Amino acid sequence: MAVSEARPIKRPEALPTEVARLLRAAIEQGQFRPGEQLPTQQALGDTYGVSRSVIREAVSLLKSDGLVISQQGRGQFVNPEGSSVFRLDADIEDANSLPSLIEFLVSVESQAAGHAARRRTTAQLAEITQCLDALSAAIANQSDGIAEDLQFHRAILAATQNEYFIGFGDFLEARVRGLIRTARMNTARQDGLVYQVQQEHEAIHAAIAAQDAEAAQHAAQQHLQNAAARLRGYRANQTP
Amino acid sequence: MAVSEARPIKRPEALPTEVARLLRAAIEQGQFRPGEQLPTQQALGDTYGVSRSVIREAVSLLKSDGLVISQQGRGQFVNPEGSSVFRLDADIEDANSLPSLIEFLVSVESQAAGHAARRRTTAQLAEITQCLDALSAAIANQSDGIAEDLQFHRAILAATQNEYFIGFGDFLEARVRGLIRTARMNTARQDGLVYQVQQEHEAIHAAIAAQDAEAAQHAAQQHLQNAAARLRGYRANQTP
DNA sequence: TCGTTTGAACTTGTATGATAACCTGACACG
DNA sequence: CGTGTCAGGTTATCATACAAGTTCAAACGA
Repeated sequence: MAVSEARPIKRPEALPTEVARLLRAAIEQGQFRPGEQLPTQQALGDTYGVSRSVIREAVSLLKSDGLVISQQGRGQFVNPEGSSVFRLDADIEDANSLPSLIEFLVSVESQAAGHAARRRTTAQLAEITQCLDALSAAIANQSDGIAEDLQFHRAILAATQNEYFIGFGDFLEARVRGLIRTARMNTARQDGLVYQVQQEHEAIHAAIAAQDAEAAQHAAQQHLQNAAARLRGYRANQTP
Repeated sequence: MAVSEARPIKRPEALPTEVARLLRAAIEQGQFRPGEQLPTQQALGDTYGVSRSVIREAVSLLKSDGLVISQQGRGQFVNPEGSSVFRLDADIEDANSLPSLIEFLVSVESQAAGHAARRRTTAQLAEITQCLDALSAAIANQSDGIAEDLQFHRAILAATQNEYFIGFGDFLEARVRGLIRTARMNTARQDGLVYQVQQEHEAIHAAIAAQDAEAAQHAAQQHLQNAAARLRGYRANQTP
């Protein structure tokens, strides 16, 4: 067996990241209250024993998370509104959190399918239909159809006409679907699995075409749960 | 009427933010391909006409978004995996995106209620029950019950035993629910509205207690949609 | 007394140069 | 051919200086 675990070694965190972690912890533990002024960059540099540049980068990270606000000439403050951005770093590798992530993905996307069925324009339906056809063609051509599959799901998300579904689903798709696809390719290309998958796609499409939100939601949920099950089956075989 | 809109004036973006914006745009437009090496910090500083400090902070932001990877001694590269973090800055003030945000919130939380019903332990049910009782007590005491309301929904999220639902729901709760609550307080404290809300809460609780996922999902959806409707009604009156 | 102005002191933002840590590739050496 | 060494380039960090903005109180004038 080859050494497939030849991943780059994990480096120690850079200083600004580390300082940002400490500062964030201090804020979340209430060491600095919302709206309160933080120590000056100079002072922080002294307490942590690093230069002001490092402090600046660390604070800059917290600012981008909306946790801290700074004003030239005044100082730096804990955002009284609380963090205004949600940050999700999906660690696909972590086998423990993967089931939860997939469950979340299924929930969001099945709801999206429901909204899409309710709200899709005829143009959007045509778009989805076209994607489905492209997917069929890809299957007939023995190609992997990965790009087409992604496009199909994207088209459904677009039909929700909700920027949050589009953005969030897009992200989860990109992160999780890669896993599912490789699983599908490696398990069984020949034994009709692709046709089953395509049938699931067609069920979703039909429901959206009929503007049947309940059915669309259900079909999407079924499809994604099946995909997750296929992934689990593949993984179980890989790491005995 | 008081000047309640005493928000700090909008300043022009700081340099690092601006540079980060440009760099991100350049990457997303394919000007730098995934895996490709970016120009050196020195070179970037020259092209944008800013100092290396500014470039460093800008790149640091992109790094925290997982869009760029930098290695000491080697250079900076566009992350070939694509961005690994999802970033959502919910702009509550933007009236255009608010309906979409609420729809998203409803979708996620109603699904969460379903999972909670399916999976809650007896201890978690007890927790939820306790929150509901506390809410009743708050209503009887003429207190606003905001804290209790938040706790109630938090307890439901916790019962999903899914970190993503907990984290994401928590975030959306914190951002959106504030709006809904103020609306509720300002519209009608006397005309039995609080009792209707409490009945909706009780419906959710009952379904979770009965481990009826469908009913829980439905009750939560109903409750949140009603809340959104109440918010709309309030807003319509405010800004004629 | 009251309001205004002025300026010093402080804070964040930016620029600059230097040094340390690290990587790469070429070259000499065995 | 394999190996060690070294020069050059790159990022990481530090130190310092100055620019830009804020605060606050004292000085000033009516």
